[in-house]
Amino acid sequence: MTRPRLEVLAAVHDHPHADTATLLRVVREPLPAVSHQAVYDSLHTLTDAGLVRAIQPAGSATRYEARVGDNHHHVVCRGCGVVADVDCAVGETPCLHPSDAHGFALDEAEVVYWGRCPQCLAATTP
Amino acid sequence: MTRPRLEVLAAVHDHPHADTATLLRVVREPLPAVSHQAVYDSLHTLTDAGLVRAIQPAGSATRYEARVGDNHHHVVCRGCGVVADVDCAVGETPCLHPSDAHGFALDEAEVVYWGRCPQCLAATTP
DNA sequence: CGTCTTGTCTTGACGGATTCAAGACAAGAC
DNA sequence: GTCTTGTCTTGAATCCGTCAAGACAAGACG
Ligand SMILES: [Mn+2]
Ligand SMILES: [Mn+2]
Ligand SMILES: [Zn+2]
Ligand SMILES: [Zn+2]
Repeated sequence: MTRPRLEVLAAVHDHPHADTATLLRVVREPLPAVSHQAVYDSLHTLTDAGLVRAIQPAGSATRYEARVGDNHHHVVCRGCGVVADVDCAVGETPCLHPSDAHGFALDEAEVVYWGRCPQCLAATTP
Repeated sequence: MTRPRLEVLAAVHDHPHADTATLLRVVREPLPAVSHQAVYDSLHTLTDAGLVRAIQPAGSATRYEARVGDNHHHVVCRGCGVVADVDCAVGETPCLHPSDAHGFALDEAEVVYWGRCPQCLAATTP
């Protein structure tokens, strides 16, 4: 665990669902000389270690969060792209048994709810 | 409905879950001079018209399919990226009512099952 | 007809996000 | 004290998709 990794982990903790560019900016506050590659590497390492989780909604750059292992899902705004957490409505492993898995060995069911956030709703219907 | 659009639509019909590069190659068989931009434009037009659907699994380029309006989901292989259809196990609109939508107006619940396809399973455990 | 308008298509350059590749560096192993 | 290994920096490169400008074709309208 090196300095860049620790700062990246802290940044992800403090800014859930932030994209890489944002995290890079945040990490450079306490650690101005850090390279983008170090941040990318750290994010990959932390992801592989299971300390952070990557989410990649269509139309956004990769986002990261520190809330792992609790099988929660996300709502994404079609307008501004903001992401919020939603707990799984079904239970621990929602829908992890589809009708026909085609012989795949499944390890995750990813659920993304698409819609419009309150702000974007207000902006289009004033 | 112009020639490029028809060929793109046919290509999506014949190659479900193909990415844009593949579709471009397929369309150029009957229509060798078509430009990549025309294919991108056609795919967007067809998507907006609801004739095709775009899916963007993390780690893949955008893929298209002609099976629309039936609320089916996908299994994606972590090894080779292959995509297969799965019918919704829950019903018509699966999980469309999460525990807390944070005031979002939802219109779609997207479900992606992640795992390994039979081929990739066989390759790693010979 | 002849011209105008509109939308699609071609061409080529551009952009953002991520990865690749090479070397510098630092800390622990022996 | 030197070797080894892994991480970090730097800068170029790649991939996917978009932008922008002009060419072109077909229908509308006089
Ligand atoms: Mn989350
Ligand atoms: Mn499908
Ligand atoms: Zn919004
Ligand atoms: Zn596979």
